[in-house]
This record gives sequence, structure tokens and C-alpha cells, in this order.
Amino acid sequence: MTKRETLNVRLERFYAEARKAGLRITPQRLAIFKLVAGSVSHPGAEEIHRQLRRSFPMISLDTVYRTLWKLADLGLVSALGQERIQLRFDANQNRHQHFTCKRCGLIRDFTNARLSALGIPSEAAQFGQAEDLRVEVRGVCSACLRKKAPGEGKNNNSKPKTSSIRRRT
Amino acid sequence: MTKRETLNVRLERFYAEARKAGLRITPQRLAIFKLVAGSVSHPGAEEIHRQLRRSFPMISLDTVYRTLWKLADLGLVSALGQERIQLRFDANQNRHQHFTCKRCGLIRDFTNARLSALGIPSEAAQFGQAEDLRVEVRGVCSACLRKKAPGEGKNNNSKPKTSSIRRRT
DNA sequence: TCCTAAATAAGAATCATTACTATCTAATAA
DNA sequence: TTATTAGATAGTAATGATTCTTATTTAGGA
Ligand SMILES: [Mn+2]
Ligand SMILES: [Mn+2]
Ligand SMILES: [Zn+2]
Ligand SMILES: [Zn+2]
Repeated sequence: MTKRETLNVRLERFYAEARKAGLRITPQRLAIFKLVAGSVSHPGAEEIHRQLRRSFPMISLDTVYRTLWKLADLGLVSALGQERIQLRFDANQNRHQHFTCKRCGLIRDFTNARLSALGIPSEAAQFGQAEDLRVEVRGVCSACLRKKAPGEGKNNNSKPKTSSIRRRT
Repeated sequence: MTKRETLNVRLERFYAEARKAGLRITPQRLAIFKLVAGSVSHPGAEEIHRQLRRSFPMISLDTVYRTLWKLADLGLVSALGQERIQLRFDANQNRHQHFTCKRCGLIRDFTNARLSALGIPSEAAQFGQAEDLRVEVRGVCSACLRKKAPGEGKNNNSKPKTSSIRRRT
């Protein structure tokens, strides 16, 4: 699949999902999605904002963020890194894996023999010198499941204000 | 190994590494390391600070951060999450893996069949509902390798000021 | 074309983290 | 034991990414 074909497939999905969700297709939103969908660099919000200023000199950074999170809600993009903002520290230097709760930020250790045995994949070498491999299982912890297990509409719009966790999903 | 034994092993290492690196063992540093080493919750700096106020009412948040990074430099703790601070977005919704440069924050996609085939490990279930598994290879990208390949003392103290990346390692 | 809920721009606010600086102290040697 | 001093700390200001607030604009349906 060429780069152009990939972009088109993603755009189709964008239109389809946006329509399904009753999301307005503004020029800003379209431009933001196109930029991310056509990029291989996993850009951050500032970078996207800087690029888009060329065609939308007045676009605000806030719009970029709002749009990206909307797209994430629709499953059209993913947020990388963490969604939690605080750094977390770990004194366990044995090889192990983490379970992370995407709601409250809980992190717990576990050890799985198969995962611990994984070597650095050869594909990584093309980008530079690989040093280690991290495996993270993401989900929702037992405590958070208990909190509001039932009654979750597909579009959970509880305003999160500012907790340790920046966003849902 | 009991919890107490684990803590003692870690403390041994702390003293050994600190001595080796000529690091002063202050009451604050010892307390910070003990707290992290005795915890299973991967605490953040604020949390550590709050706990330590009980025994050191005057301890500053800055000391907590400085100490944690020092410990990280010595390989006694790891920083989780990302060291990059900016969120990054990804429109590739096919299963794939990432290579991440710990110096400049570059992120690139790759696909490894074995990694893509990994299922959620059973050990994760004890913590709640697991949803997905992320694999990240961390290292140094080609461009960064070129920049200052030689002449790196073991303790690279270039002041990082504030770039997109918060820290080395 | 008109209406209205949703989206935007602008800028203030927040929060985690880092920087600055005056003081303090652990480690060493006299 | 005391003096010395490089390294560490507390306190506080600064920074930078992200989110919030509000007045204005607009997409899309009637
Ligand atoms: Mn851990
Ligand atoms: Mn990707
Ligand atoms: Zn949780
Ligand atoms: Zn790099």
C-alpha cells in the first residue's frame, strides 16, 4: 500500500467515524487529522500546531488538543507516551512487566516468563542502537472497575478536571 | 524472598553504588531510596514528598526530584512513563511496535510478527481488566548516535536545560 | 436562508518539573 | 576535635505543556 493509499484509507475511516458520531467536520479538524494520518513521526500537539499555522494562521493550540482527544475517543488516533502526567519511579531492577490502569494511573509489577525472555527484535536496528524492550499491559484496575462498572454510555463524558490522569481511555 | 529481605538487598546495592560513585549519603537520600525501594506502587515525586514530610518536615520537592534522578543515574531506580514530556499522537491503528530514542524523543513504527502475536499474559488478570499490550524498544537513534558518539564520560553532566526531553539515560 | 448546538480563538489558569541562590553539612584531613 | 569545602538542601521563582473559561463564530439541519 502506497503512502497515498494509506492516507486515503485513513481519511475514509475519518469521515465514516465522524459521521457516525455526529461530529462536525470543520476545516481545522480535517487538516489536523490529515496531518497526523500522513505523518510517520508521531507528532506532538505543538508540532501539529506549528505546521497548521501555514494554512490556518489563527488556529489555536487548544483546538489542536481538543481535536486530537476527540479523534482518540473515536479510535482514529492513539496518544502515546503516557496519559498520566506524573513521572513514576521504580526500584525493581529485575526484568519485569507492568500493568497500568488507564483510569487512575495505578502501576503494578508482574513477571511473565515468555515476555521476560523476549529479545530485542531485529527490526529495531534500522533506527539506531536499541537498548531495552519494555512491555506494558494497559487496562482498568479492579478498584476502577468497581467504581462505575455499569451505566457507561459509549461516550463517557465525565469531565475529568485535572487529576493525576489527564484523560480517559 | 520476603519483603524485608528485598528491601535489604536493595539497600546494600544503594550503599555500594553510592560509595562507588562518591555520592554523599544524606538522611534525605536514604529516606527517599528506602521509600521507593520498599514500595510496590511506583510512587511519583509528589507522593514521595508527601510521605517524607512526616519524618522531614522541611524536605523540599526539588530535593526529591534531584535525588530520584541521581538514583536513576546510578541504576538504582527507573523512571517510568516517558522521559519525554509532550504527548505524541499516532494515526496508525494497526498493531505495531515502537522504537523510541531516549535522547531526542524520536518515535518510529516497526512491525515484528512475534511481538504482534503476543497475547495478554495471564498474570495481568490479577490487577483488573487488561485491554492491550504495548511493546516499546528504547534506545538511541542514528542521528543522536552520530552527534556525540565518542567522548562520553560515564557521567554525562551536560546541563539539559529544558528541551522536549526531560532527561538522559 | 435561518437557527442553534457545537466548535473556535484568545488568553488565563493549572500543574509537574526544573532553575536559581543563599545557606547548610558530610566527609576529609590537619 | 576542628576547620575546610565541595556538594547538598530549602525555599521560591520560573518554565513549559496542557486545560479551562468565555466571547464569538460556524457547520449542518430545518
Ligand atoms: Mn515495576
Ligand atoms: Mn506508531
Ligand atoms: Zn484504576
Ligand atoms: Zn535521537
